[in-house]
Amino acid sequence: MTAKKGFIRRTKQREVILDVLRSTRSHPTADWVYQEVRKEMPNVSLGTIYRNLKTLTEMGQALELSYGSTYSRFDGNPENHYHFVCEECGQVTDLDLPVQKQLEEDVSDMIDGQVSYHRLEFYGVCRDCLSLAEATDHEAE
Amino acid sequence: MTAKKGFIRRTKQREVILDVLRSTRSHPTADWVYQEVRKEMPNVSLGTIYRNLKTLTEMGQALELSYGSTYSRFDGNPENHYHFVCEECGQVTDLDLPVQKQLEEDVSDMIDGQVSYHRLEFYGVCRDCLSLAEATDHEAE
DNA sequence: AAGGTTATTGAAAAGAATTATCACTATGTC
DNA sequence: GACATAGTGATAATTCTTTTCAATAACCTT
Ligand SMILES: [Mn+2]
Ligand SMILES: [Mn+2]
Ligand SMILES: [Zn+2]
Ligand SMILES: [Zn+2]
Repeated sequence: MTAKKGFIRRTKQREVILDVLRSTRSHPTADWVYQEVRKEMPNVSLGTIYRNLKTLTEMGQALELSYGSTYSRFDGNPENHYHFVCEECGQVTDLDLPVQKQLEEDVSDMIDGQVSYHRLEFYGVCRDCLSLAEATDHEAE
Repeated sequence: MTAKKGFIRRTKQREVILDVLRSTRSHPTADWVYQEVRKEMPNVSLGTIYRNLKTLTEMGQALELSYGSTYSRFDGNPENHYHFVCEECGQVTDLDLPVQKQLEEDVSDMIDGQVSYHRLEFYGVCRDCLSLAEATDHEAE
């Protein structure tokens, strides 16, 4: 037992990845991060992106948001907060709603288990996509 | 415009799939549904399972819940309700919490868009996995 | 500062879940 | 019953993500 656990080294790659993640509010996909990081480190590998996004998430410096059965999006703001997802364009936006932390206690009592976090997400159509739909309707007339 | 939209036929396959979905509270994966349906229809194809789970979801007879970046789980109860997900064993359980429908209005005002539904999920360790961990701890002593 | 250990990398292959394709089948309509 | 076409089974293709592994480089010990 007590296997000697490896420590975490600081690497240039992870640093750039975190910078990129923090530079946007777009909740980017791994691939978007990859493209951005390549501008600074052309030889970085996609595997490294995935590896580090995972590491950062585990270190509590990022959040991973998974949607649909397709790709994950990442968030450079590790504080819990809620999101709105546009089902038309896929855009993910932060919501300025109070985080109901006490719900976690309610639930942990309810299930007699341990709750470590919760996610609240709203789905629908964003303003931009709504007005786009309107415009198209007018055209059709 | 007004493209003549196809109608939806009733098929034996979809019927069995919905039955299977309604027969469990386990929030099964597509593959689990597949295995169950095969017991009754050995020649059913996995593609048919996916196709119909999607159709049922679109028809409002099922819910699709996506977790992690891997697989989706499905829910034969299409009424909105909240879930707890055990990060150890993957078990998904229904929570008996009141659904805060009015939050959707708050958000739609906030973003000036249209909200069609919301999801609230809690993550942590379930009771079973907790007691299992305890047992393991004792062993280690 | 040099050397040693091993976490991390880049490149590529493998994996896993889901979707697309297409000839054939069967549902619903007339 | 005949027709039109939505749905099926079988399989290939996609897509996102993880794994592999030799080479590299971060960090600790001298
Ligand atoms: Mn966010
Ligand atoms: Mn449920
Ligand atoms: Zn949109
Ligand atoms: Zn569990």
